[in-house]
Amino acid sequence: MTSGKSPGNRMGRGGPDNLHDMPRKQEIMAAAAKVFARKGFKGATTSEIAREAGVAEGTIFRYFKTKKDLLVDVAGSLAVETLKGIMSEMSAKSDEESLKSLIYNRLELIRPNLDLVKVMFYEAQFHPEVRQMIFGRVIFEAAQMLSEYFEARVKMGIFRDVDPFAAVRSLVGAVFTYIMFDSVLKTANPAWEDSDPQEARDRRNVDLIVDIFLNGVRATREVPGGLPGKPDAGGI
Amino acid sequence: MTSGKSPGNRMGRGGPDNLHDMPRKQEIMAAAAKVFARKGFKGATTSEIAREAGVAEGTIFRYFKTKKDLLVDVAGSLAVETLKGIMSEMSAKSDEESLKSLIYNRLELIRPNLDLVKVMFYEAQFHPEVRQMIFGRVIFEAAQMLSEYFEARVKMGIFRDVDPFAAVRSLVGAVFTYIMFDSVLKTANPAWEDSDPQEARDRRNVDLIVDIFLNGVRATREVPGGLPGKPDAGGI
DNA sequence: GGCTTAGATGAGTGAGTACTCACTTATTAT
DNA sequence: ATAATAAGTGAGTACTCACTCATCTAAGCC
Repeated sequence: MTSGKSPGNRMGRGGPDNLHDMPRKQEIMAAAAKVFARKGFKGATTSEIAREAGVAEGTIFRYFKTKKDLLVDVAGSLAVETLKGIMSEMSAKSDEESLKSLIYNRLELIRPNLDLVKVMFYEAQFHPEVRQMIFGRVIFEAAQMLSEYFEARVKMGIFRDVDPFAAVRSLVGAVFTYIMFDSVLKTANPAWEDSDPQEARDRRNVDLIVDIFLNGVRATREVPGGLPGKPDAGGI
Repeated sequence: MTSGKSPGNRMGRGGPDNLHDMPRKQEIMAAAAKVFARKGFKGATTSEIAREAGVAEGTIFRYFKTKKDLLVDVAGSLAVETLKGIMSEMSAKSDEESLKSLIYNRLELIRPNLDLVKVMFYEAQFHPEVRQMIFGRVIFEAAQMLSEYFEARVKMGIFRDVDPFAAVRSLVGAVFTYIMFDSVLKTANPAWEDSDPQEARDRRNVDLIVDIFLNGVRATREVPGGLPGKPDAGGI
């Protein structure tokens, strides 16, 4: 044996095998996720995935019937990951605070997987199973939850009585586009990161998005003037 | 010769050759656009593109050094197409009307090419040349133009003094996400189109997006109550 | 008509690719 | 120890695909 892992190694249940306690299937999925993110689904080769996972190519096919099955499983695990703990936000804080912190959290969760997310959205176009995972599961659930929040506010007379799903999509869309855009700008010009660090940029942009959204959607305006940070417009 | 076009056929400048006046290069690009939209870049084969264009596979490589060159050229032509006439909108009408009609038009322009647009956005991740075409050219120019419009309104005291680029992105993002979402829903459930035809759905959703955006961004609220179509919320 | 030449062709080529399978190696049970 | 089993391996297989090139076709010119 030149390299690789030993067979039959169910790593005796007790002491953590130090650095490789992840069952083989998980290791392969993690490796696949990395390679998919780098190269896309079609661009990824099973041989590269195997190398990344530190196993032989044949091993992949013990755990996944086809490369596509591997894609679907990775999509599923990403879906679960992304949805995890989304209900735990939205506490007693103000609308502004709740929304902002909800968005900050999702941002931090998604950003490390952004390339993979893009690949999954794209592949959803071609593979119904992936579409089901990403849209049927994650997006639909998230939209549902936010819509309910919105609807409750409408009943309380805080928000205007408009289609909750469409309204919420407008907010999510703004955030989504911000991340995508930001990632492209960063790719095109990595240096520029220093002058305006990620976190500050996120805060600034999310704040503005939430601010516009809430102002656009509230039945009455809270602060009639402007917004902190920038001075009010001059004239009139 | 079993099929195909004749060589040397520069089709004598005069009478339109009825149904095939497009120079060969354009024909190939049009065919490639179709196949890319259906299968993605990697999924498309040069043989299928040749079949679609009604030429031999070898002919493609007379006009494009590589398949990737073909992708870049198609991206370029899509970029030009999408940007065409974008300045001609924004007349003397109200903000609401200008924005709505601007968005309607872009929607009609993009929708037939939506699958291709998705492919290009995706491939931008992997090919800097495509990224340059799509983001550097189209998106940047469009954003620039909208930002200027926004900034002018700020100076007039109509809009609040916030970062114009970020604000505009929030509007564009909402629209963009609406189209993408709509296309996925349609793919997943094509039947549902009948009960709510495209145009009506577009109008409804765009109106709401613009309405939320303008309310969120205006220095003063125009109509303090609600919005036409749906009644005001009850309480308070 | 004969000559030249740009354009078009499609079988062929070589570099991959996803997936298989006969075999090796370790673990567990007896 | 020994047998039985499970896990892992990687060279091999059948196939696909972007790209090439020797050959063919027809238009333009005299």
